[in-house]
Amino acid sequence: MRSHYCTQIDENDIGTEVTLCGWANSYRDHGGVIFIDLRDKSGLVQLVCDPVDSKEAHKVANEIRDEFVLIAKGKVRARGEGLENKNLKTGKIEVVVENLTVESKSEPLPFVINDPKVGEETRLKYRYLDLRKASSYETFRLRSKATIAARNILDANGFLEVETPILTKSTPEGARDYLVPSRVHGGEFYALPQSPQLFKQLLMVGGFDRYFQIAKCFRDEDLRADRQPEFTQIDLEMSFAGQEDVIKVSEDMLKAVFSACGISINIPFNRIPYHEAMEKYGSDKPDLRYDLAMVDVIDIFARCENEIFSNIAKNSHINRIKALKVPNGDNIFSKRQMKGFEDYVRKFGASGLGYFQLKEDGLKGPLAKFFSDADLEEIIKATDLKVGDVVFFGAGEKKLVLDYMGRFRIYLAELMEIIPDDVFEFVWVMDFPMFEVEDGRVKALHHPFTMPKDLDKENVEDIESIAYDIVLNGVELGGGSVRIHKPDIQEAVFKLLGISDEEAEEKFGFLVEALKYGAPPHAGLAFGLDRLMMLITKRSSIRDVIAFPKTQSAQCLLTQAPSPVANDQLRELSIRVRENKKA
RNA sequence: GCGGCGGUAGUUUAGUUGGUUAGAAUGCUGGCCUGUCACGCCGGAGGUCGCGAGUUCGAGUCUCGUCCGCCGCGCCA
Repeated sequence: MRSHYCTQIDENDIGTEVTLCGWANSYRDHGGVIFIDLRDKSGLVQLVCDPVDSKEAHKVANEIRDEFVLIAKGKVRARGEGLENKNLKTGKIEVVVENLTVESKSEPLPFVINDPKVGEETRLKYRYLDLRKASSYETFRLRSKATIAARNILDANGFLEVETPILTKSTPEGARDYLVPSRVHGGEFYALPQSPQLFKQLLMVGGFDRYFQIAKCFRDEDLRADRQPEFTQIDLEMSFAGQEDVIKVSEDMLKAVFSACGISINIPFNRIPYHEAMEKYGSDKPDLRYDLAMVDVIDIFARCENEIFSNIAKNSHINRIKALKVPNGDNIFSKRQMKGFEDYVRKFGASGLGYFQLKEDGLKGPLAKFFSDADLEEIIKATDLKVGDVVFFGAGEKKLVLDYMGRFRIYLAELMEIIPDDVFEFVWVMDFPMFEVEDGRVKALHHPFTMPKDLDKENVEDIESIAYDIVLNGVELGGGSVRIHKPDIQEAVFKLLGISDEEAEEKFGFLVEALKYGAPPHAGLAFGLDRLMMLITKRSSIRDVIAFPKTQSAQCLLTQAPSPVANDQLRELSIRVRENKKA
């Protein structure tokens, strides 16, 4: 239909006959001449409808309103002296319309496209209108470029793109499943995959050697700004490969993806062991765009005269006393703010938050009287304090202290606005523990198919795994591991997880059996594509990079899904709804 | 499941101590206008104050419940 996109024409096309298609972005009727800004995916160009040029076109133009769909034929003309619009890419020219067709009319819109003040709720209800704005198009253009770049580089590296089932087996070990009732097998259910994990391992057993997939995954858990119930992973797996092979491929892929989005990044990325990340930053996904690392001061506190602290310090295996230095904090924060910090950490289970300020005449603060002068000096040395600095202390059970001090670190960085927003700080977090014990229950930190380094440790929590996460600016971008390819190790891990033989057989029997028929050593990784695009496009919400996202209560404002279904439909599926809360 | 914030014309919002006809901008609409580009000028329409109950002579305003949206906690092998 069209000869050009709106912004494809410029001064070189003056005198050329063009046909343009798009939407009326705005119209300005001067009684005689009518101006229309025509918009397509490329941008805007001004149409001029003058009765002198075409009475017919001017008559049609008279009826046009915002967002009518138009096909305009006309000649490109230079704008007169002083009539240029510098804000428009096509501001030096205009199209004199000779023939104008209204292809679709439009009701007045529920909101003005591109108005930054319009709330998200309204925009999501009419998502197709919100997508008309230039920034939306740019977001999804980049997303497309990114996935194509990922496909190309993985293809070039010998990876095979394979689709795995969307209707699959429920494995409620991890997140809650979305269930799909079976009509043919009344009372039985498929589940939507939380990830293609088991199938990609089976593809390795199948000899495909290298697999990838841009895979939709589903988890029925509560939403967050960076979490949707359905999301996309770039999922990959390699045979006869280990951690270093996966890391190399991943770094190459990320470099290609960022490059496709016009961003240059440096590889290889830094690495940090899990335990170091936890001890220094209180997080397994540390944001390393800023410092604020924690220092261990439990030895110094062991000698203090405050019983609370010295008692905590007695058991340095299960407890921690961490110092977090804030350079110049004494001059940045008011007394009132310092008090507020304690309230902040209390929300995460802290019983208090100690602090010292280094003044001209030494360390000051409520705790100072419990320490000898020598130990005060030790604190200054351990945390490398300068006059004007503040140092905060968290003390208590290890996991608790690391958690709330880690959150406090982020809270402070945001408050002080020291986080650069133009930096991409990647880090591999390495050597994750295999297990974690919660309320006496042993859980897999990654998943039960992760290769442990050594199962013969006395304490299961000391068993490490060959697992690695890729973290970007404090966001978990992806995670992977070397997988178990030997049935006896897999069975041993199930046993440690407290999964009985019968249960393991029922849930994962097909995997264990597959491992018995010659499984190659294999390893892989999965990236969260949505989060990746969120970071690349610098958005604060994952919804911005998903074409049709759901709200925090997992509803689609556009389609009103989920919604009740007719009884006939339920009967066919052998389902009876117990109660209808919403009716 | 829990905590915080919010819901008033189509949209973005103002609304004082509970008190006259809920105000503005923008959008919409009618008219005028041949060089605008957020066009301009004159006029007009448009409100279940999220919903339901309660207190009160009187509720947008106070109380309770409920729904929806956002942020977070739990949850997310």
